[in-house]
Amino acid sequence: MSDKTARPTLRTIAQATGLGVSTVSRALIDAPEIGAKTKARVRAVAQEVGYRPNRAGIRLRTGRTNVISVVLSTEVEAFGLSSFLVHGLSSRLADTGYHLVVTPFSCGSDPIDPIRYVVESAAADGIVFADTRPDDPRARYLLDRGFPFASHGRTSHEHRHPFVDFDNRAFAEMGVAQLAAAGAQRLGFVAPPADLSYGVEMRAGWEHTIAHLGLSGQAIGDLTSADGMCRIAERLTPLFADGSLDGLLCGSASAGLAAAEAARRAGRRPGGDLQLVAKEAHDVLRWAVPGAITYGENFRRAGYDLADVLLDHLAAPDASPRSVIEKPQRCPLDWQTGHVRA
Amino acid sequence: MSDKTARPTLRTIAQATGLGVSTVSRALIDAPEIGAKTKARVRAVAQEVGYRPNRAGIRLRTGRTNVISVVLSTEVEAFGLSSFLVHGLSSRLADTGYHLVVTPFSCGSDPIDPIRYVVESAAADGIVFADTRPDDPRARYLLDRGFPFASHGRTSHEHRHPFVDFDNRAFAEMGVAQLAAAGAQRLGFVAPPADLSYGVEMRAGWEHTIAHLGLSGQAIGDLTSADGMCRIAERLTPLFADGSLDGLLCGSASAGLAAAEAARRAGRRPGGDLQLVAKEAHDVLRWAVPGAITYGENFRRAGYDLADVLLDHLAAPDASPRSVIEKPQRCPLDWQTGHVRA
DNA sequence: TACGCAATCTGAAACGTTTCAGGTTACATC
DNA sequence: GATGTAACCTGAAACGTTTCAGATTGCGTA
Repeated sequence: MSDKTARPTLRTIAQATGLGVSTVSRALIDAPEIGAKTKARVRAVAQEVGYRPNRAGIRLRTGRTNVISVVLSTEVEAFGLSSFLVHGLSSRLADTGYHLVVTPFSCGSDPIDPIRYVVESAAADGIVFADTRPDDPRARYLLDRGFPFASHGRTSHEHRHPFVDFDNRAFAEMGVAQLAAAGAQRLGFVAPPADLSYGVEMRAGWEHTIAHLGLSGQAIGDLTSADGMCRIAERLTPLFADGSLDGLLCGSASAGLAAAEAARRAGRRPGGDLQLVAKEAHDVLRWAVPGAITYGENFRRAGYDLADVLLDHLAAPDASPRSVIEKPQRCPLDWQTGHVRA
Repeated sequence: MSDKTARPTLRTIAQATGLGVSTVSRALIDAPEIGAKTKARVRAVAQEVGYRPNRAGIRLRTGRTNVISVVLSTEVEAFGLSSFLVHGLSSRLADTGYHLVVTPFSCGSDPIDPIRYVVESAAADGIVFADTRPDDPRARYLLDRGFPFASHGRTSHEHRHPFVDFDNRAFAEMGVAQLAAAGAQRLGFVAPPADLSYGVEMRAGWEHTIAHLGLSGQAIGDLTSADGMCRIAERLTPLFADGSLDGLLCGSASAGLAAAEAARRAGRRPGGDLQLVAKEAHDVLRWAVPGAITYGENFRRAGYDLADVLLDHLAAPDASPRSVIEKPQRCPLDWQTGHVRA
């Protein structure tokens, strides 16, 4: 009667044990009204026949999808940072029964479209997105309908939803202090986009510390994307050459690379007559620009934490949402000491 | 009667139009036995009420999941290449109704485990995986049970399944020829792992061209992972310093970075008294090592193509599977010319 | 003996979809 | 007027799960 090719279901186990389907279901869920012996027997048979619950059945019945959706821009970002985010997310989700689905959105369209799609088609139990703005429409939309999510980056509603962020303000503060300590007098800042939360934070840290230490500093603009690297290098070269800048805070690793190229062209040596501070999200910069002072931002950890705070929120929707803010950690100057991060 | 908060279903449309549920279903699928007028009416109402088919219902009924699963190692790979793969996959899948789920596997465990999980729990209609070996157990497993998949990298069964690959053999051949043309006499090769298909291919290209051009060449080992960068640099430095190597073929971007560091320490200048050839999968190398000769491997495109060949295979399982082999493309030497790739 | 009660177990219904086997028209043909 | 047939539509069943409202048993107690 039982087909060799058919997947085992609750009914398979029920027939094998002589129990009812609902009993088997309750037993596998470890419900209190099922006897210990029965549970053991059911579990044994389930194991033996290789039972795997049918997600579609569960999903249809309960409405829960057991899916977390991460919404990513399909644009080619400079260094593939979202890879680390995705890895971190999936490593946290690995043994939870949750699947991770990647929902893309193309830059041309409204970033809220994929979010709306997930919500309207109930495609996931929770959403993760990145690159927040202070007043983020996606966060507003999701908060309005009470749909669980976690953001990479803070928002002005950050107390109402879980989020994970790197402390970009502290990074800028520490970076400027570092530059000053290394003897730089005339500081520059390749600033990240001013409309994104992390840009706002980093600027605040920069401005505060510049003022606090009584230094002179000039911001160089918004050009931290790969497309802007040539422009950044061109912009910086004369400033390095004529000495109007002897220290630079870079808002991203790509800005750091561009600055290194400018230094090369201007005949300056990072770590010598020019001080460079940059964030780095992988080990490239340490190799590519030996004299640079770098702080690690761990995107993989961020992904892990995003999944973690989101799972907490799903388990206890009424508890006040948890958030994680990663403090900047100084990477060793000398590449030979190897990796800083796990 | 109709609840404002409830999602519209086929029944909602059936009641609104006065038709039967099955008629509505057939109409939306554009079945031939439904009249044109009825179809139009159904579609209009569906649109109006914001109907979205319930994936769980479809999946339960049909057994099709409308999911493609990409199986990724959770290890931190040097430069986040899988990000590009994922982006490419999801951009191809965007308007197809397929969702992309990321299934991780930790390096400690058997790489076939997540594959087995997907197959046994019928979690997807097709699988994508990478880093193939010539006789790949995952490919064998999937072929044995007739489960559709596409691999990034060739296998010894490559005529029996769709795959996408970069022509690593051609890369090595072109690279060695380039090195020779640039005047290098004593060539070295930082070789990728010999057990992976791309390593085998690249080695074959290297050996063939070395022999064909009558050059002397030495392979430096398997050390292309981020962990090995320090070791590669240490190994190369004396060889560069004493001139026993004046040209180097690098199997990866990270090997290229390590070689650049070794060149720095040995007082050699890439593009001058030392020739460097490397693959690069993003723009880092061009910035980090100005004098290097690089060939672009487009992982984003590879992801797109992987989804493409897999979709074809799903649509016509009996047709002979399609594959795509990307030819190496020389990146412009001068970074100022900007991007080569789309 | 009858009763109450806790401990276990059970069948039926429902989630939303597609498929199957028919049912109802309208209309042309005999 | 009866019959055949094409065109269009329909209800019931099924996919695998959980939940709900009981059913059955065993057992201690009145």
